[in-house]
Amino acid sequence: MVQSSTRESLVQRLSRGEQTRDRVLDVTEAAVLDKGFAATSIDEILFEAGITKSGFFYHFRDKNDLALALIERFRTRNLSIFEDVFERADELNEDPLHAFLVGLKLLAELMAQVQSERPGCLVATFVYQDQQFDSRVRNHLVEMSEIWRGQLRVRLERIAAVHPPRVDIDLQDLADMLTAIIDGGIILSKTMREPALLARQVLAYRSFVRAVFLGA
Amino acid sequence: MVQSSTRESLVQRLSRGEQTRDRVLDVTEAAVLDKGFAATSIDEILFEAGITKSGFFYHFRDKNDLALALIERFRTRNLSIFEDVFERADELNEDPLHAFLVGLKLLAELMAQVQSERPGCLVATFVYQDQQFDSRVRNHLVEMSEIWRGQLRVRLERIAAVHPPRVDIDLQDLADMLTAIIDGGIILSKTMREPALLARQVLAYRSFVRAVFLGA
DNA sequence: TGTACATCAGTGAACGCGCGTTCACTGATGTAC
DNA sequence: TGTACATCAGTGAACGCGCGTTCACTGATGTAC
Repeated sequence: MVQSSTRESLVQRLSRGEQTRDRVLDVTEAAVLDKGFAATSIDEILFEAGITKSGFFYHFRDKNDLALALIERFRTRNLSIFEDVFERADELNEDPLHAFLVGLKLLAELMAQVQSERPGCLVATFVYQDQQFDSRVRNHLVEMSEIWRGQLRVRLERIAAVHPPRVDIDLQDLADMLTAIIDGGIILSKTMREPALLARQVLAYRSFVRAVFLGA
Repeated sequence: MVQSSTRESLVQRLSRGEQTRDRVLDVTEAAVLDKGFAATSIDEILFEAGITKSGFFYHFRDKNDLALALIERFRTRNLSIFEDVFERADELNEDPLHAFLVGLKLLAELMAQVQSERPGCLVATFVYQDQQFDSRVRNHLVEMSEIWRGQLRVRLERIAAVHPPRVDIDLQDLADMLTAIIDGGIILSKTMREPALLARQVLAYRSFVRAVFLGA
């Protein structure tokens, strides 16, 4: 699987300090997805990560800096994971539509796994708590969304050039729909404690894309 | 508009104490959607609501009780608003599909307004912070989602009985898709600071429903 | 190869402020007779 | 109609604990000569 193999290969190259820092971020991420950022105390992070308070402040200037590091890592990781998935799909297919449909299948599988391991998406948590942080945190969220939206839009335009859409829908809206379905699917999945629900939603979106470009 | 007229008529009948309580909940809701629950201090709520700390503790046993009251109110309000919208649509249409399509249009308008006034959905915030509260808070979220999911599902089954689906999709998935699109659409809307985005997503979902039951 | 120094990756103890919570008290309104 | 009492809807001051943050110090590793 993409994520873990990438992570492992990275861990190999990390210095002792970087490993500690990464462990702190792992622990924080899990806690933040469960209780939110403000309700996650530094003491608790220390306990989980097995370091002292001063060790923590060696790596992070203050708590806001921790938030910043968290979404910086999230942004980098997530964008590269999504790129990986769709690039792999591209390699297997000539036609942009079929490549996208294969990519969505891979994405559904990926989501199913991630969701069962650690349900939640940092974008959702942070966007609902962004007033606690300085503007840099918010900027990361916005930039990340913009990049992802842009990539999807380009992909859909390439498809539309080959397969004229049969449903009257704006391509940016169709692109945004995937983002919405993922974030919203995670929430519903999390609420109902049904990890599979998210993957099913991605596949439902896939059906829609198919209907748009190939007809019902 | 449904929400404000309902609220006004209610306010008329509220006693002084109930009005204060409601004002506290209004203030809390707005703050929670911006920064999360833990980061919203009682002091801050007092200031916004114009009461003293002891006044607050007259109405709420503790902070957890405030959270509980908040989602209880949210649950009641939201379910009745959604029912209103679709019942109004039912009155105007014989055919269940056309009634649903009209309902989705009304819903899109409603969402556009709500989103520009106070962007956010309490389900999303709370589900990402539920470990801070006792289980009653979470139960409200689950029950609320179940009722809403069930209603949508019944509606889609009634449609499918008249208009056989032309796209291979599970009806519960199609029902859940609306929930996902609303919650996810709110997140994207909030991130990009584009209130209109949410309404567009609801309309995109509407296009999909149309394609499923009427063909592309 | 050994020594001197710098940087890395922390430790341990203390601090002070803000937070949620409590408690004794109170004026205004409602109800019984 | 007036009085006694109860409930409603709060006030004001105090408390103590947990939280984020600071600061002086330290052993291990890396680098220059």
